[in-house]
Amino acid sequence: MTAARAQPRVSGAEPLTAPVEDYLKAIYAIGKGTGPAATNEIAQRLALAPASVSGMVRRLADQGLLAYERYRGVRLTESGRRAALRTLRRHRVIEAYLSKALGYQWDRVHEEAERLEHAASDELVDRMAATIGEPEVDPHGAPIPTKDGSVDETEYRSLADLDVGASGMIVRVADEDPEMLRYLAELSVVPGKRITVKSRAPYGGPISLSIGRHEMSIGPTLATHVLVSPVADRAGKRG
Amino acid sequence: MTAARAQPRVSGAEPLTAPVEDYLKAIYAIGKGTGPAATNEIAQRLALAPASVSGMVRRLADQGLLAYERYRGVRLTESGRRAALRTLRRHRVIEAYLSKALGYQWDRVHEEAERLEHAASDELVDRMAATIGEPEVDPHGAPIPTKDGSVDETEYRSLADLDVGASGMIVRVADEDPEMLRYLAELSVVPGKRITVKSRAPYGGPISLSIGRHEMSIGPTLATHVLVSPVADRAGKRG
DNA sequence: GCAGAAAGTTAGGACGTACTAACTTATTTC
DNA sequence: GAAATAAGTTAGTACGTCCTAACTTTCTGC
Repeated sequence: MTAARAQPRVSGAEPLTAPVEDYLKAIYAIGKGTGPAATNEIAQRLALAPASVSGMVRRLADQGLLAYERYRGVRLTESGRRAALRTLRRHRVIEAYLSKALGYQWDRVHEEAERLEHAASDELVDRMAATIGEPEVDPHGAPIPTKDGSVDETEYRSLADLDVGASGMIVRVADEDPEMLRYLAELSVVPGKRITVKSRAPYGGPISLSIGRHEMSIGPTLATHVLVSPVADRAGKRG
Repeated sequence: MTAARAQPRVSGAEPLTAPVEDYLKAIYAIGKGTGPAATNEIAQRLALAPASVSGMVRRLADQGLLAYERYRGVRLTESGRRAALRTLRRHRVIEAYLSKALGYQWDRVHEEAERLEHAASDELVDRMAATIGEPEVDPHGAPIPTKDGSVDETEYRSLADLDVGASGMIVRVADEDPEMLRYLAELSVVPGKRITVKSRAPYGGPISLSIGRHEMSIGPTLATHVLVSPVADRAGKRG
């Protein structure tokens, strides 16, 4: 028998390129780790033409990172999921580090992490995490995957879904738009704050809120991005 | 007159790709900022085929980063030099930061910085520098260019050139090979140490040295990479 | 000053990633 | 269930970076 000639591209150890890591992250985000992702949605998230996604997705499937059936969308394989989580961990540890160790505002960390995540070694990321005390969430409250690839997948309710009169602890702001983040910070709508829904206008009208003695109201679109963990109010009811 | 159609690619603001930054750094290193660099030497430093360098160098010349004459080598333009120094600053600040803020050993910083230098923003680099007290040199003693693009260009003498009996302060180790760096650290041959040449064997033989009460001897090749600032010895003579 | 060696270049091709235009498949609507 | 629409794909092309092979220019040593 002759020796294997073209070694299979499935060894799993070759470092992934930055675009590949971005595809995997996007697919992970769309399918929440396990679900399917549509070509168009991937294209939209990455700001690419759908045709480009078709091509790339096929290559990633050939490499064993995706399960792909033409016209049927795409799903991460186990190895693809692991790779996505590795990148996600890098991204979020870097965000946390920039915020805690280097004084970055929370609206600036995403952009910087978006580039560094592809360049930082695992060792660097681990040292960063250790230096700031092994954080469990990034500055927006998103959970940081562990080194061995597990994540807290708790699904929180958004402020848009909380009943009138109910209270919750803000756990996460699920968006990276700097302007939105600055606006929310101005309103004190940041992870860790206890918030109460005072009223909700119909037909997509504003939602009135209170945080401590601050009162404010925000639109429903914005509210969808604010995730809360319901807490019992004084009467013992839950949101 | 009609308006300019193909706007010149000389605007100077487009971010450079990682390979381009690497070429500029290599050319800077070879020509010490202003001198000419030969195709083969660039190729060797970047571990590329000379033919690849020929091609790339032409593109960089078209972009106004290099002055290039076929068969005659290459030289940085002012804008190329500025770009090279920007990258060099990033690289060295990152090295210093990894070492001082994250506990990296000096033999590990280069590799990590080699990737991060292409991903870190100027703001990140400036924050890193500020956090560790605006260092003037990296962990190997190499001077860090300032934000406005000036560098200390002092040329130091190497240990191989120091007279027998002369002393010097080690200012820099001009190599990035991790094994060499670990070896030198073992011998306490690191920036800041005062070192004296005890003897030098002829025909490329070993050089005997003392640092404090430590005695050691190293080969001449290694000695070339250790740069020193001569200091007057007890008799007032200089090396 | 010429032959051989060294240095450098061009030609032609590959790979990864993107694009637009044109086409095909799937889904929705009546 | 057929037509209209939405979603997805293929074909063909471009760009940046790299390669090898073959060629040309420059340098060196006699």
